[in-house]
Amino acid sequence: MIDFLGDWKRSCYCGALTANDIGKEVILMGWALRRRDHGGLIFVDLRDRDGLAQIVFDPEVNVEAHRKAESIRNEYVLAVKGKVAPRPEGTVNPSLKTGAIEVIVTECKMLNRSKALPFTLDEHVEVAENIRLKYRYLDLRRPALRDNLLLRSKVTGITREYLVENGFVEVETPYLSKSTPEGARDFLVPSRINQGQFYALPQSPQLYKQILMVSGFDRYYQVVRCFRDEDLRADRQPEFTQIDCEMSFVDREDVIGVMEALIAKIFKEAKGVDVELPMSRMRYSEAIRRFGVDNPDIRFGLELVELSDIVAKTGFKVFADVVASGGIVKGINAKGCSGLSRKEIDELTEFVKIYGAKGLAYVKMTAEGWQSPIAKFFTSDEIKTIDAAFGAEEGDLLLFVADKPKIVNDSLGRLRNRLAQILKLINDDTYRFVWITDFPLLEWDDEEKRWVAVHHPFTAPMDEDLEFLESDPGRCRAKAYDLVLNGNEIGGGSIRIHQEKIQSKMFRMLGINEEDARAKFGYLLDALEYGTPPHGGIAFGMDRLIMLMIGSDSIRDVIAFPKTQKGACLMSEAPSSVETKQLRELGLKLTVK
RNA sequence: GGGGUCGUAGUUAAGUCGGUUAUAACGCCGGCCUGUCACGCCGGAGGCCGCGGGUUCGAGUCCCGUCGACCCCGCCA
Repeated sequence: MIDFLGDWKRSCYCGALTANDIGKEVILMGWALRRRDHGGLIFVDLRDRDGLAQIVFDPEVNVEAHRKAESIRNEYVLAVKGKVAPRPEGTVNPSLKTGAIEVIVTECKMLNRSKALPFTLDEHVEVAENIRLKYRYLDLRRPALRDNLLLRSKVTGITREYLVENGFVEVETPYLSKSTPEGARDFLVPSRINQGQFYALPQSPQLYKQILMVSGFDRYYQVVRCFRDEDLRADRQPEFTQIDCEMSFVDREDVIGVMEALIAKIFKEAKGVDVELPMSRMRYSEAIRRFGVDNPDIRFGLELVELSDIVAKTGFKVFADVVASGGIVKGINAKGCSGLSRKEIDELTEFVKIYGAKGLAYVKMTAEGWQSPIAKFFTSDEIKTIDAAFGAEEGDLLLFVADKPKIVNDSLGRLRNRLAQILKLINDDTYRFVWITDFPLLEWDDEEKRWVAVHHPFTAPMDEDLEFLESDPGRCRAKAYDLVLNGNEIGGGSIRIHQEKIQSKMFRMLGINEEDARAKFGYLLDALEYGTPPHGGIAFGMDRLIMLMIGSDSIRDVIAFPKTQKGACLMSEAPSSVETKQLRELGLKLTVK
């Protein structure tokens, strides 16, 4: 028998009950998490969005309700009327928020039944993710995932409140937009009305928000979905959400000032964490030199040591040759790791090979000095110099990579994070922010044989570097900035080019000829000629931000309905094939089955 | 495009050197139980060992292929 809701109104959420409610008559509605049937008394943990409350069916209170309770199974939907009572002495459950009280049921409506679940909602059991994804609606009932989405909602709420207070205007930009060649691969949407033509889903609202600055909105924001048709990772989904902002008549310091205060407010109000302002800063060049990467985790040391000059003139050919041919040699002092086994060091070697390193030289610092396969190639003076560079002491393990700069920095930068994990140097409750500034504007792409924008083609060069834009592009720095949290880039932005002449020059530098520039970005170039104010902005990757706030290492934990690594939704079974009729209407013909 | 890990009741796992009836816990079903809270006790049902092929007298176990999930490189801010 299924009961109707009738005129019952819920009086409060289950998790909201406290000792202050004792004696009150309440109506609760929710799901039966567990039933404990003692033959006489029946206990049910009733769960809703807010939490749990124990409800008690006593045959001496209401026989009919008790009989109904005998048929309750997991996840049945109930509405109960009853009285809040203190639990008898000795039966208080201190591990439960509502553990001091219970609701003695006087009347019960069974609003719906549930099939036996494909997996338990108990948090004690880890269930395979493909099953959780297929039954996402059940997985979302589990407190962990539910709380993640509640936190996410809180963060967007705080963000909107803060940005509106600070004069930002929320404007929605199109999802059906124009394909752009630079950057990530676009998701395409065929146009039925214009057969053979396609919209692109935006990788970001970049050009729209700049044009809103041309329009004079002064400050824009949007919590906006963005799309990139690239391969997925633990922290990458094909659609993701950005907190997207743009401001007029500002320089870098204005943007950073407003935005770091936003992040601090989010952490304070959503997580109770105080973030010290202003946040620390580091130039790109310094980040690469000390940490090998542009997203350094500054919660621990293990900094990279530059050794190229020292080893260039030594008898160790491998190192000397690398330096002679334009490469570099850097190292990490893994403090106190001289006890690592051969196997463990081999594993570290395999690890750096992932990032292109050919090998990992090592030195164990023992009481007798260097213990190392490469020790014989160095004089005792050279060893002293290298020890000094590392600050090496007995018990340390020195690790070296010699290769092209990019490979050395990349592999050692990643190895540094890995070592910190192994050595347990990372405190999960610490949040260390750092702004990375002074990025290079352009980077030479060896495969495409052209310069490519490090940030994007609309980023302004630094005023003092403008003169090098054509003569020495690699030397030109950008007015760009990234915010890095615990080694993860959570946002990035820049001051934009607001003069048409410089923007056109930029396109030329990127090897985009005038015709292409007109075809792809003509509307931006046109707009720039009608009184564009200096402007700049930033976008935060909201999914990744929330993920770091909850300490998860999967972005799927903060997205209600995420995709698998092959881009599938296991619940809805998207993507799927479509009717021939639909293809015909779009003027499309498939070449694959 | 490439490298790696995994796939056994509904779920989580075990399954030895290839050996005859594939285990356990939880869940499920039935019964009992008036203070439990991951309740307890008794009984029961439940399996195309991801799928396809091969080797073998014999395959959950070995080999090849394939599908799927996850992690990573490339790719991607």
